[in-house]
Amino acid sequence: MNQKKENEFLTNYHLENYDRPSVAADIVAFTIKNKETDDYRKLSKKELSVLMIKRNEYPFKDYWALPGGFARKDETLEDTAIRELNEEAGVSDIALMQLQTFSDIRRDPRGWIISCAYLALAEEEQFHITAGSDAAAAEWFQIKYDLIQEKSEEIMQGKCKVKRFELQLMHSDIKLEANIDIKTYFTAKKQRTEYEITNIQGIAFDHAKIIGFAMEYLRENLNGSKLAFELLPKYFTLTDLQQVYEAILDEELLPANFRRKISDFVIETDEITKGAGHRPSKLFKRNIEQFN
DNA sequence: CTATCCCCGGATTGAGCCAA
DNA sequence: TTGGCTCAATCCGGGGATAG
Repeated sequence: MNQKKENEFLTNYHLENYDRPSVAADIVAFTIKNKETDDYRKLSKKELSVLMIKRNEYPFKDYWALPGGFARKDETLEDTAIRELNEEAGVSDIALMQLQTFSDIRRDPRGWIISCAYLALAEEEQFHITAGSDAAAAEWFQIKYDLIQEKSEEIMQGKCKVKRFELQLMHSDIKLEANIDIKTYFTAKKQRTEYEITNIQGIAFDHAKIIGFAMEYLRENLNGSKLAFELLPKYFTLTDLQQVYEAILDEELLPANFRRKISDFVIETDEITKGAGHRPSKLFKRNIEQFN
């Protein structure tokens, strides 16, 4: 390499001569909320919930959005995500993993803004939600994500499958909604998937799409991964684990099958639950070596 | 008041059927 | 053969009811 020419090139290179996007990080934080029942003998119900913040500035003032914000010059996007989670929801010390980049042309009305979405999974207590300084409120919304329509149509060189999902986010009286069409185009050589929001109420930006993507990711990668375990304490019962699966998949599973299927991923301990109004259950821990 | 029994709601497991 | 499922049996802790 010719160092002199390299330096000369860099001196004359002006980044500002080119169009550049702003870059942001958004966080999809999920947890399992336990809803107690009035009968002490019954188990609490588990609900999958997503963290939303109420915006206190324009655009989308008073709408609900995922926590997130712009990257600063001196930080990585992961740093941005961690900082925004803290500034907007008072959350710290949570593990994040990168989910996907969202770069639709008009995803943000302010202009060319690319967002990198991060996924955070943890027990509710680990989050310590408080409305941070940069948001009017931070709340857990119970999430429902149901397939409501499925069709397949012929296109020029193949076919297109469209799945319409209804996303509902609920927190006390507040209900946010969106329909998300997931279109998968199958042509001879490749397959391509697009997400499209067809109907939206109360959710800022393209965040309904990001939540939909995160739900798809969770459901597709649940089996054989540690995802479900991140939402549980170190020691848990198999029923707890099954209920987490059911909350994510929105589907009832059969205990006998479930136990057989996940048996390699858990290790039995000598501990049992106490104080429940029924037979005590064994506690298990995750078998880390088995995960992909 | 105390010892028991029974029921509720669950946990766990084995046998066996069926379809791919 | 494998996985998905159903069914039935058995085990258990806690509360209410009951007999002593």
